[in-house]
Parts: sequence; structure tokens; C-alpha cells
Amino acid sequence: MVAILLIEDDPLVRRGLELAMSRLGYDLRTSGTGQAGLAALAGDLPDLVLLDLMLPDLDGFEVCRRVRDRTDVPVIMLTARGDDVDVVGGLEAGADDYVIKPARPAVLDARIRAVLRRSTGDPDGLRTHRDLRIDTTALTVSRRGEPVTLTPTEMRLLLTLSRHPGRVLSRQQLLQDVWEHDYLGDSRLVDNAVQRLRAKIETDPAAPEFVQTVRGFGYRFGPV
Amino acid sequence: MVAILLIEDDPLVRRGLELAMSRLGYDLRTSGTGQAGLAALAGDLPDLVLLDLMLPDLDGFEVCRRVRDRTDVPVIMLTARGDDVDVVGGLEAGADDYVIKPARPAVLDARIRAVLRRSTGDPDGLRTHRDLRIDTTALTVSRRGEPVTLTPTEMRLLLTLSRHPGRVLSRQQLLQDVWEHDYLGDSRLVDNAVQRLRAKIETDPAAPEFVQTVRGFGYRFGPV
DNA sequence: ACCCCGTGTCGCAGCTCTGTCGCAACGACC
DNA sequence: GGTCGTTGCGACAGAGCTGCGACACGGGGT
Repeated sequence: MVAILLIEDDPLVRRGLELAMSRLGYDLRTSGTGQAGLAALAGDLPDLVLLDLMLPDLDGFEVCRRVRDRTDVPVIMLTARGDDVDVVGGLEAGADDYVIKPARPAVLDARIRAVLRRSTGDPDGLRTHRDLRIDTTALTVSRRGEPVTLTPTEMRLLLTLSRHPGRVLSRQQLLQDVWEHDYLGDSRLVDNAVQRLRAKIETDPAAPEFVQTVRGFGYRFGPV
Repeated sequence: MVAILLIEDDPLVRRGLELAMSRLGYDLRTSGTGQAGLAALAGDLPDLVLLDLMLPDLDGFEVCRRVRDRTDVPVIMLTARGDDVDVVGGLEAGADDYVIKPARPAVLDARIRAVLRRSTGDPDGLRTHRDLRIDTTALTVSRRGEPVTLTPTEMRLLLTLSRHPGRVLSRQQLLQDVWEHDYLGDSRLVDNAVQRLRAKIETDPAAPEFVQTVRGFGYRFGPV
């Protein structure tokens, strides 16, 4: 359950987002002013802050800066359309991303996931893709409910790949992230590890469902 | 696959950014001097330029101005801490944003995304032209929703062309960027690759909608 | 001390891709 | 309208890439 704190003065927007976010599975709490928002932060830390730029009491930038002073909670700015200066200022103040109002829930959801992935590695330690479940805190993997035992290297490889679903990772990148040594020459090491991983999590390694080969570039995790 | 050109004279900073950026999925190329940077730009057009203000040969502002004269590639300035004058000057010279050194990779990543979003209008690595969608991180292409499978060379070619819609790219430039070896003599290699690409993404290769021939000069992407 | 598991390396096989060539078609310029 | 340079297009063979099995080494547990 991902907890999000929304700081927004317009009651209409609050209601709308409350509905949309809870439907997407988020735990949304709201504050109507900057002061109230900061106070809420002092108590229970959310996973992310959605921050409206225009607030009645404090400047959005100021709130953002104070949030960042005390915590490392990521912040997404909500700005009015087409205000480029605000974007620069917001990012300067430490915001991780910005979204233009009014935003479609799907867009907001995607941005939230992206920011959470970047900052913490994953939203809640549990990644589910089709019938594959990866628990990134317990370091366990199960397929169709059946537990799958992975070796350390296989686990690190799967974690790295699944951290960026849909994204192509080059062998170079994988070598850096999984093995942590920076080869320059090419190496069949990655290919081999992928093959071993596939043998354990794929039903048919010849037609991989999760770890896909992108010829000439690298590997990509996840069904498109 | 977002291509970035870093112009920075300090080898230490270069190495650091190279590592961090490649881990974030960027394709980073570097030049040590302003001259070298401009030369690299002549053949090899990146999505974005990261430009150090202090260079041994040319002034950062001057480089920025020249980049802007010839291309529409966005520029992010790297400046030393707390130099306000530089910021103003940089933005005046045509820089799209500035970042204070040393910058945390996450911050730099956020700025890059913001600038790219502003310049292309599209969210994270997604280029849309008519009914052609190019996902530059997943390295997938779809036409009217139907996925199109491209070979590595075709993909690199399409990425390079679509990086600068409306701009004519010479065969020489394409050879450098897509094939990375610098032929001097002319070669039918590019023609052939273009033809193969057209066969996959165009409805009627004889009247190409996306990759157009500019006789005597090269090829241009996109409906003007 | 032995055994077993994990991991890195090697080599082979199959397949796709890609560079080259030759000819046809087209357009520009005289 | 003719000629020449440029581009489109099909065919082909070699090169490059990836999958996959085999093997050896090393470390930890029994």
C-alpha cells in the first residue's frame, strides 16, 4: 500500500484525485495548506508528496524545499499548463517531476510509479508480472504460486531487469549493475546468466515471456 | 535510447557522468574541448547537449550559441556553484536549463527528462508521428497500433532520423551516427538501409510518408 | 577430506542480418 | 528529347549474434 500526501487547496481537485487515486490502489491523504502539509509530514511519512504549486499560505517552491530539507521523500509538482518558468523553478527546488493540471489519472499513475522506482527502487517491495511474483525484500520468487529458487546471480539479474520493466538494458549496463565490474570487451557472461534464469522462470525458454532478447541491443524484461 | 553529448574538459567529471548516465540508460558520448564538441555535432546529432561552462579553448556561451545556430538540439549548462551571472548569461545564450556542479545523477536525470519533454512535447522517450509510435527506451515501433519488428540497423537508423524531424541528414552523417565508422567514399549502404526501413514502416515505399529522399543531399524524416 | 553447488569460459550450431553488386527507374540539366 | 548522375530494388553470400550444452574451477558445508 503506497501512501501519498496531496497538498492542494482546491477542494474539487482534492475530491477528484482522492477518488481516482484510491481506485488505483493508493492510500491518499490530503492537506489544504502548505502549513498543514508540513505538519502532516512531521508525523507519518508518506511514500511520495503531490504538491500543488499555488497554495494560499506558502509558496509551492518553499514547501518543496522544506520537505527536502528534512526528508528524502520524492515530490511531484502539480503546475498550471504551459508555465515553463515554474518547471525550472520546481526542479531547482528539488522536485523529482512535475505534472500539468488537469492530469489524467493514468498519466499521474505512470509518473508516480516512475518516480518511486527511481527513488526507492520499487513501490512496495513486491513486483507482480502476470503470474510471476518477485518479493524484493524477502528475495523470493514464485511462479503460479510455486516457489522458484534462484541463485544469487540469477536473483540480482532478475531484480535489475525487473526494476525497469519494458526497458532495454544493454549487456554493458547489466554487467555494471549485476556484476559490478566494468568490462569493456564483450562477454558471453550475460547471455549465459540470462539463459540460466530463463530455464527457471520461463515455461518455454525458446519463446521467453519475461526476459526478451533485443537483438543487437540487449535484454528487456516484461511483457510489453 | 537517448543520445547525449557531454562537452567537459575535466576527465574525472567525464568518467563519473559516463558511468552514472549509462546506468540510467543514456547513450553518453563525450568531447574534451569546445572544438571537438562542435565537430562531433557536425556528424553525430544527439538528443541533448550537456555543456560545461569552463572550457580550455572556447567560451561555453560561444559554444552554446554555435550549437543553436546550426541545430535545434536542446542544451543544458553545467556551471560552478553559486555563480548567478553565469546562469543568466547561459540562458541568454540559448541554454534550455542549467545545473550546478556537482549534481546528483537523479537531479540531472530529472532535468534532462524535463527539458526533453518540453522540447519534444512527448513523455519519456516516446516519439509519435502520425500513426507511427517509436518507444526509444523499450526500442519498439508500432504503426496503427500494429507492432513492427525492426533489425538493429533499421532501429538505429529510425532513431537517428526521428531524432531530428524535418531536418535533412546527409549520408555522411548517417554513416557516422548509425554505423559509427567514417567512410569517406560514398556508399550505397545508407540507401539500402533506408529502403529496408521503408519496406517495414511505409504503406507505400514509392511515396514515402516518413523517410523522404532529398535528392543530392540525403534523407529527411517526417511529414514536415 | 570430500562433495556439491554456483559461476565463468569455451566452442559449436543455427539463424538472422547486413554489406555488396548489378540492373532498372527516375529526375535534373543541358 | 537526350544524357548523365542519382536512387530504388532484388539477390546473394559472408559475417555477426545468440542459444545452448559441456567443462573446469573454487568455495562452503558436511
